[in-house]
Amino acid sequence: MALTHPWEVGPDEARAIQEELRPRVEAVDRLGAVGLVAGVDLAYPVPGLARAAVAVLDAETLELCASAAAEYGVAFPYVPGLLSFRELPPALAAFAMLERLPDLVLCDGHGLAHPRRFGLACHLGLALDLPTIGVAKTLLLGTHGHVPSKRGAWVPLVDHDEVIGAVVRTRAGVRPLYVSVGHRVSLPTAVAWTLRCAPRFRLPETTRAAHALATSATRAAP
DNA sequence: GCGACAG
DNA sequence: ATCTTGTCGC
Repeated sequence: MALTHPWEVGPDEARAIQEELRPRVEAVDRLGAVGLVAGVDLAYPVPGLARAAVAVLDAETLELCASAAAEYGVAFPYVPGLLSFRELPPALAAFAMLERLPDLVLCDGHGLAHPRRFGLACHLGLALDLPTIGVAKTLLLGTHGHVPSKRGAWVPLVDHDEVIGAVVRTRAGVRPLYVSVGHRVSLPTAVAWTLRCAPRFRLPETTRAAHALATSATRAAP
């Protein structure tokens, strides 16, 4: 129930649901061969409306294989720490339109690098029962040392002596990315896939493709 | 009490 | 996220 219908709840209940689902997150590798990697992103064309897009790419070539988009009325405000309750409904609607699910999903936001260790990537991973990785552009929680400016370099993201993620340099001389476990992947694997999906730009191709789809005025592809 | 705070 | 112009750099 709480897994597939995270909406229509208030902030307090939302936090309770996170505490309840948190134990189900698997921070170890439990993924098969990854042939398809997907990216999810949301856009808000007009206040009150959300458009979610999923871009499925060939894990080898990073070419777009399939995509889906869905519009959904915003039913939850943006509250730091409760992002999944706002973005999961639209995202799940988009995933439901895919003919075939991907083998791995890179999310726009954190996974375990969250105050209650249950960010958007964890919630989506549990809801779809798919391996997911949290790839955020800015920090929500934790501290870290300097990240060498060379592409591929990374340092652990720590919160209260606990490693909750990694700060990864996907491109030399550019702000790093905050990577954390979503579900069914280990941190090293999460970092490896993030780098593999971002061979040229700061953001992974999966995220870039999903962002382009969510932003475009076009509806579901024919 | 005063900031900080994914998208 | 979204609203916004020019500007520096590959």
